[in-house]
Amino acid sequence: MAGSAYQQAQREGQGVVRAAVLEAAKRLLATEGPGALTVRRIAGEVGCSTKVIYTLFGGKDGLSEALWLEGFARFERRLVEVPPDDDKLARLHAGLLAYREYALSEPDYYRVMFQGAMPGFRPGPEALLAAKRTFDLLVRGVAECLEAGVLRGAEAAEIADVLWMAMHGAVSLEISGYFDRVEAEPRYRLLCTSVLTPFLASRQMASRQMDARETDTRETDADEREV
Amino acid sequence: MAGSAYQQAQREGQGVVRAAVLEAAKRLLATEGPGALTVRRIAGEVGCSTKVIYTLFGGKDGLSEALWLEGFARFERRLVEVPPDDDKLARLHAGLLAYREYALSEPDYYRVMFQGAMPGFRPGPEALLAAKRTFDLLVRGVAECLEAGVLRGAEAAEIADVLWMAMHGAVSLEISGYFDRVEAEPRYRLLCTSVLTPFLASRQMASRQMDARETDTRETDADEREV
DNA sequence: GAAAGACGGTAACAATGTTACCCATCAGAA
DNA sequence: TTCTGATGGGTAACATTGTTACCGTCTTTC
Repeated sequence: MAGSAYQQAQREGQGVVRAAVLEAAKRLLATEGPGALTVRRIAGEVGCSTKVIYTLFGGKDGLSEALWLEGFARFERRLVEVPPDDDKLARLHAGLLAYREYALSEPDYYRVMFQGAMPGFRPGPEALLAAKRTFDLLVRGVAECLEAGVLRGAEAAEIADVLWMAMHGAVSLEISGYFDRVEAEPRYRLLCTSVLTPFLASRQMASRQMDARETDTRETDADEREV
Repeated sequence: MAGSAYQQAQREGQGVVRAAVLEAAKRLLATEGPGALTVRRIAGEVGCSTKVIYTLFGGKDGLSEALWLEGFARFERRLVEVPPDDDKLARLHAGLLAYREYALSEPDYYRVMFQGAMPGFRPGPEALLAAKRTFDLLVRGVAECLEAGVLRGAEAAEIADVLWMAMHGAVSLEISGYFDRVEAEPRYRLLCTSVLTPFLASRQMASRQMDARETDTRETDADEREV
C-alpha cells in the first residue's frame, strides 16, 4: 500500500496532522460551541493554513462528518460502559439515563449529531451507519428485556423507536433551554417510566408507582428499580 | 400618537412594507428553506435595500423572531381548530396527531421554532411567551381529561410535559430524516398511546390493545378511539 | 427660512467557505 | 545524474454573508 518510505512517512504525517486538526476542532466545539468552528480558526489553532483542512477533510462538511463520527463514538462509549445487570429492565433504565447524561454532558456534540448545528451539513452513508450502530445498542437492550420476559407487546425495534423518540425529545428540549435542569430530571424519569409501562409484562410496578402519587402508600423495595 | 398626516402615512407605509418583507421571508422559508433567508435575498424579493430590514426588524435576528412568532401563530391556529369532543381523551389524541401533522406540513417553520434553524438566533422574552401560550393548549387538553376523570396519576403540567417531549422527539427525528413517513406514523401512534397509557383511569383499553397485538382477538368498538 | 432629526439607498467593512496561483519537494524516466 | 511530472501546502484572492458608515432627501420645529 505504501510504495516508498517517503509515501509512508507522508501518509503518517498526514495522519498526525489530521488528528491534530480534529483535536483542535473537538476542543473548540467543547469549549466555545459550534459557532467557533470556522476553517480559519481551526487552522490558526493547529498552526497551518486553511488549505490543509481542504486536502485532509475535503472542506468543512468533511470536518463536520468527522466530528459527527467522533460524537457518536463518544456516545457509544458512554452507553457501552453501562454496567451489565441480571435485571435486564434495570439495565435498560440505566441506559436511558445514560442517554440523557451524555447529551447534557456534551450538548454541542449532541447538537451536531441531532440538531443540525453545522449549517448545510447532511451526514453521508458512513455517518448514518455509525448512528445506526449506536442505536442498535438500544434495540439490543430492549431485545434482552423481551427475551427475559420483562417486556412484551411489541417488537424490539418498535419499543426502541418510541424510547428513542421520547428520549431525544426530552433531551433536545432540555438542551434548547425549555426546561431547567432541576425540573427536567424528574420529567425525564417520568417520561421513561411512562413509555415503558405499557410494555411491562407485569404492570404492578408502574401501577403501584402511579397509585403512590395519589395515596402515598404501598412503597416497596420495587421502587428503587423505578428508573 | 400619530402627530401629523405625514407621520401617520409613514407609519402605515412602514406597516405594509414590514408585512411585505415578512411575506417574502415566509415564502422563501416555505419554498427554499432557512438557507435562502438572507437579508439581501429578501430585500431583493421585496424590491428594497437591505437597510429597510434593519430599520424595520433591527437585523436578521429581529426577522428571525418575527418568523418564529409567525410559526407559533400558525401552529396555534392548527391546534385550536381541532374540533371539540365530549370524549376529552379523543380530543387530546386528535391534538397529538395535529401536532405532528403541523410539523410535517411546515417543517421549516418547525425547524426555526425548535431546531435552531436560524444560526445565532435565541428567542427573546416575547417569543418565549408565545411558545408558552401555544404549549398551554396542550396543558389545557390534559387538564380537561383529568377533570373528566379519564386521566389520572399526575399533574396536568407533568403529563403535558412528557407528551410534549415525546411528540417533539418523534417529529424532530422524522423531520431530520431518521424515519420515513410510512413507518413514522404507526410509531408516532404507538408512542402517543404508550405515553398516555400509564395515566389512563381505566387501563383496559390500552391493555386490550397490547394484548391484541399478540392474540389478535377481542376487538371492540373501543379500538376506534385508540389514537 | 434654517437647524435638526429620521428614513433609505449606496457602498463599504469584517467574517466566512472556497479556490486559483505559485513554489518547494520528491518519484520516476531519460 | 538530471529533467519532468505530480503532489502538498502557503498566500492571496473571490463570492457570499450580516452589518454599518456616509450621504442625500424629506419633514418637523424654532
